Amino acid sequence: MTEATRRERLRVETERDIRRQARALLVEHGRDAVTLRAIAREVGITAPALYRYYDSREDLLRRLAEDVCTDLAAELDADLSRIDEDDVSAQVYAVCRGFRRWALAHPQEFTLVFASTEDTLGSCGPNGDRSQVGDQFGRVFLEVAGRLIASHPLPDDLGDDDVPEELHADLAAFQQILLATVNDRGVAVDGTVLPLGAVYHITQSWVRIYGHVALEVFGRFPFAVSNPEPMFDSMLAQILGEMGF
Amino acid sequence: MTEATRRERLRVETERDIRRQARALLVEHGRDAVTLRAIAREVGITAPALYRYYDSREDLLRRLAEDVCTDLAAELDADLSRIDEDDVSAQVYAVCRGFRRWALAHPQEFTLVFASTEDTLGSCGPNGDRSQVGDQFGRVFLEVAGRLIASHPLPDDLGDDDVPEELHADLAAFQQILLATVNDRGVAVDGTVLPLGAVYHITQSWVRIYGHVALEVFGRFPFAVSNPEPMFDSMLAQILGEMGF
DNA sequence: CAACTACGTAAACACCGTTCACTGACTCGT
DNA sequence: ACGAGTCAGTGAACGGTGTTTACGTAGTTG
Repeated sequence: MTEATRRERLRVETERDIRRQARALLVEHGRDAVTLRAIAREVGITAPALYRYYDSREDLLRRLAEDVCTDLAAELDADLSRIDEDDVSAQVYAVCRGFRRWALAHPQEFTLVFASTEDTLGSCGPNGDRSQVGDQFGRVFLEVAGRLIASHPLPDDLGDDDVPEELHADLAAFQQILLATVNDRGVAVDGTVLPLGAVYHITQSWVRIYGHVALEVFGRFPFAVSNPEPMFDSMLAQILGEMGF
Repeated sequence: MTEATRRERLRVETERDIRRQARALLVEHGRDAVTLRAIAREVGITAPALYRYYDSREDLLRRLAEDVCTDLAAELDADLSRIDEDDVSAQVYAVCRGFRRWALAHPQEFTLVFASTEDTLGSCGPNGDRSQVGDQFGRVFLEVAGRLIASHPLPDDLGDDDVPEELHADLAAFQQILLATVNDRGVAVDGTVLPLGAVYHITQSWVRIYGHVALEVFGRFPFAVSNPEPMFDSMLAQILGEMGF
């Protein structure tokens, strides 16, 4: 049956335990409380044993961040699956609201993944591959952005006119990624349906969505917002409106 | 001459020393490196002595955050003073660019002040007075927003139409603060010149500016942006354009 | 000059990350 | 089946941390 040896089975089980307890500490008491000794105490082993699984506390936190991303992506996927496949607008709403709700419900995890300097969290491989941490979440983001593009003729007013020249190269690279995502969904499109202006607009939308969520999580709005939800929704409506919805 | 007694003079000097060394540790090695013992070592005293000045490490970090805000505000004020008083557009550019430049140059300080959960940084007094930390910075933000309003007839397309009802009360409160700021500058205005739609737009502008800066500091753009500066400037141009500049 | 205030200290406690030598159970080739 | 090898886990140790406590002592004040 099980190919794995007993030792290997025990190892993966212990590792799962470690991650689960570390996650609980993060959620309940914040990053600083994610202590090797505290984790070990919860799991029922001693702190040095953790070095059989991770190079250091930082390494563990890095993996934890990846887990968080994976779970967030799964949650957003679940939200997405409950929406009519043809209603792209509702899909965007679902994912964005899901992201906001998740961030507010898990501020510590949000802070770890979305508000940590790169050198703190590392994740910068030798070949300069950035944002490994956000990979899973990036997948969902791309997924939705891809659906949005594939299933909707973009309005003409998203011309490439006011896109700064210096961004053309970067945006073109992102455009290729987006198009590849769309094509992976079985929809054949080319660059003509996704002008750089639209790519730029998607990026700007991420800036606004992230900005609102982070400001809300960190409580840094310029005035007390007693009910930020309609503000978020209204922003989403405006973003979608600018894309022709 | 000096009203203060010798002890008092020594005390303020020591406190200044503590803050300076703590600040240096924060800038150079990050929040976790701001250690009572490390500070004490640099200052030339022992760790428990710090408890004569602060209730705890958290308390010290809170005060440090206020210092950071004050310095940021001073820096932005300096930037502002170099701009033609009548050129509001240039003033907005100066402050926003200054904010971005400061954040990129001082990521640890930015993280402490603008990306810390409120319970981590506290600053929530008993009477629920939030965002004490950002007060000084908020002053500058309000200052510029006030100038922007006072010196420029806002376009009509910033109607209150698409402002969610639920936000009216909060926005009205912010509107009063903005108007008070403007009036403090000697310009008499009333609510007619600053519709809620404009207040809303100012808030949305903060969302975008903050979002961009934070994404850049934390490296969480959906793709590698080799040169984010034109992106930021183009965003500012769009924000100003929407306000009729 | 005596009484008092308060800054700073040393010692101690309970934590922390990390290293190291070591044990003992599991695995595998013969 | 058994010996050799692997490796998860341990306990002790080192140097670091925040914080409390009792205490000395310099500065202040009557």
